[in-house]
Parts: sequence; C-alpha cells; structure tokens
Amino acid sequence: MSRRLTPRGEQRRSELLAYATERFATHGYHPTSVAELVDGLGVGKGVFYWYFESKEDLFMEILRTGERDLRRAQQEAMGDETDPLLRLELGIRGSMEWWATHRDVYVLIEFARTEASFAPGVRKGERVALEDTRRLVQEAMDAGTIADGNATIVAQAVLGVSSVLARTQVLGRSRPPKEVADEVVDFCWHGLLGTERHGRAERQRSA
Amino acid sequence: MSRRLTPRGEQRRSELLAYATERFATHGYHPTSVAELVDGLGVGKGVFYWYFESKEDLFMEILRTGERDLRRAQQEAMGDETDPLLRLELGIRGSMEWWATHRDVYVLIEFARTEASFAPGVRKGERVALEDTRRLVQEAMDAGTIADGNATIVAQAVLGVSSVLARTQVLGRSRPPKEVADEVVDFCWHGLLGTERHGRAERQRSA
DNA sequence: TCTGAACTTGACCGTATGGTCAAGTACGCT
DNA sequence: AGCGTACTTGACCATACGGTCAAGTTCAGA
Repeated sequence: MSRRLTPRGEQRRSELLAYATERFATHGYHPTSVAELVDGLGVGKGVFYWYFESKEDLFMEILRTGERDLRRAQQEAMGDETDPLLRLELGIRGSMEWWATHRDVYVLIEFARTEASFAPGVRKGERVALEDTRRLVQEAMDAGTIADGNATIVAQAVLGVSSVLARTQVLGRSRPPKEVADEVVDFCWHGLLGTERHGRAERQRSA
Repeated sequence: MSRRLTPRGEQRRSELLAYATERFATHGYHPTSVAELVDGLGVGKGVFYWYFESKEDLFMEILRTGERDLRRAQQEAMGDETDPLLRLELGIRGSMEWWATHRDVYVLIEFARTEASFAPGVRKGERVALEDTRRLVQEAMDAGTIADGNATIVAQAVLGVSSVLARTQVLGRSRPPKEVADEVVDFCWHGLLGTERHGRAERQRSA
C-alpha cells in the first residue's frame, strides 16, 4: 500500500491493527469478517481499504511487525552480554516477557503456519529465529561450555521448550514470565536427570 | 449422524475422511470447500451430507480419530514395560513413529487450536496426553530416578521438545523418526550441559 | 422378480463475504 | 477564505459457500 499518512491516519491504522489482532486471535482469521472489524470500531468499510489492500494484507502486516518486534526485544534483552550461554538465557527471558505482553500474536503465528498462503512467511521468520539460536549454541559448544552435539537440533529443542511453556504457562495460565523462564532454563540446562540440585541416578537400560 | 453403513458405505466414508484430511492439511480448513472435496472424488454433493452432518462435523471426526489412534499407538509402544522412565522413552518413540505416518493430522491439530469452535476439543485431548506424561514423570521422581521438580512443567517440556522436533525434523525434513526420537531423548534426559558424554563445565554466572 | 433401504445426483437456495466506488467531510496550508 | 489532499461513508456488486432436497440408481435379500 504505502500511503502518505497524517498522524490521524497513523492512529486509525494502529487502531485497525490492534483490533484485528485481538479479534483474529480470539475468533480465528476466517470467521472474523472485515465488516465485523469496521463495525467494531464504528467506522465505514472504506476505512479498512484505505489503509490495507486486503484482509490478507492486514494479516501479513500483523505477522511481520510481530516477528520484527519480538526479535528486537530479544536482542535488547541480550544487551552487550558476550558469553553465548548467558546470551541464550537472556534471550529466552526476553522472549517470555514479550509473549506475556503480546499474547495474541502467538496464536496468529500458529494459525498462519497451517494455511498455505501464510506458511512461507512464518517459516522464513522461524528460520531467522532458529539461526540466531543455533549460532549461540554452536559458540557455546565450541567454547566447551556445553556438551557437543548437533547445534541445530539442540537449538530447536530449546525453542520448543520455550514455545510450549510460553503457551501453556504464560498464555494459558497467566503465570509470571520470569518464573516460567526459570523453568525453561532449568529444564534446558539440566534435563530430566539433573545435575547440581540432586545427585542424579545413573541411567539404567534393560537392553 | 450414526447411520447404518454397508461395506460400500464404509468405504466411501473412509475415502471422504482420507481425502479431506489431506486437503485440509495442505490448503487449510476454510479455503477447502465441500464442493472441492466432492469434485475431487468425482461424486455429487449429496454424498458428503449422507455421511457427515456438516463440514465441521467431518473435521471433528478427523481430530477425534487421530487423537484416539495416537494414544493407542503410544500405549502399544510402551507395552508392559514397568519402569516409568523407560515407559516415557518408549512413548516418545511410539509417538514419533506415529507422526511420521500421520503427518497431516499434526497440521490439523495445530490449526484446530487456533479457532474458537475447535479449541476446546483439542485442549481436552492435550490434557489427556499431558496427564499421561505427568504421571510417568511423577513416578520417576518419586522413585528417585530423575531429579525432583514440578512434574507438570517437566512433562510439558518433554512434550514440547517431541512436538517441535516431530514437526521440523520428521514432518519438515523427512528424517527417520528413530533418529529424531534419539535426539529428543538425549536432549530431555541430559539437557544442554550434558552428563555422561562429556565432563560438563560448571555454570558460571556474572551476577 | 419385487421390495425397500442404502446410496447418489446435481440443480437450487439463502446468505455472508471480500471488495469497489462515487460522493462527501475534515483539516492543514497558503 | 479557498484549495487540495487525507480521510470517511455506506450502498452496492459479484461470487462463493454451506447446506437442502426431490428424484433417481444400486443391490441384497425374500
């Protein structure tokens, strides 16, 4: 679209984005009609098409800005820390705080992955997140801070734990992101068998 | 619906379920119309409504049978093993094999979670899966096999790792489920810092 | 061969949806 | 005050969708 917007226009556009984000997240993208959006804001339908080319365009805009902002939040959370493992931890904590304040975006990304027209965009964003994480893991492995292994797999596992606990604990049960981040870090660092907290029982296989 | 079906009818119903599963998974639930389904099978529209009350009914049927079958596969994989930690491992391996042969169902469940009308059903299924896992984790904790902690959180983390690696590795990259299950177990059991494979470096915090 | 239940057809219906547009209003700038 | 651009309105349109149904076909069993 790329229209020249006055501050007033900028404001309207934000209203539309915010309202649509909330409606899409709670009722689903398809079941939420454009008419419903403009009625909810008490404006005419033309307003919608003044700011967005299509419903699809609006949705992709939500995704794009969401992903961009999350990444920014992560990098801000890591600050100028240099140790890769600590950077990873700070990134996890930053993400968790971000999800707690942008709950709707989580649901929208999950939906977007399930539909052919949005999936490619989501995957692109996820490749970026994975690469950010993988690099930190690889650095930590090279430095001998963590056990060697396939950095990509490990990075995906860490993202998986963060993602699931963000959904079920932070979004689902509204638990404080700090606590949940503690749990993510604890699990990812030590696994089931644990290390420092308890003398671990050696794994015993029957075969 | 619950109609008396002849073998021929049973066959048609299965065709519809199979075709719809594939189309919903690749193009999305909403973008796939009932007309598209019956045209794809070369039958009249009435056939669809002979076997299913509505499009929504068909979709829920897919979800229900999928979840039931996965659970059955997990329990079969665990067999009569009694050690909780080994049961957990066998369950993870069984799930991974199942996902590998029922790829479409994964996508459909993820979608179902994002829409108000299907979400409750999905959550019910997930509560069951979580409870199955939580119980094993709790037993292992009680037995002292694994480190103490919040069993629910740990169970969710394990499910998260399985889920993400199933999606990205098994579904996304078509890697052998056995290998991926190895990686899941490895990560979940030892975490980043590792235990047996390498002497782990003590965690060093700056603060 | 007859009967009836299982199954199939496809034209048809009501409605809701994404999107358009001619007309009008608000407002900053000169 | 006058002008132009940013913004807003809401009736309107084409279409696609989920779902119905009267009529027809298949086929197992008597």
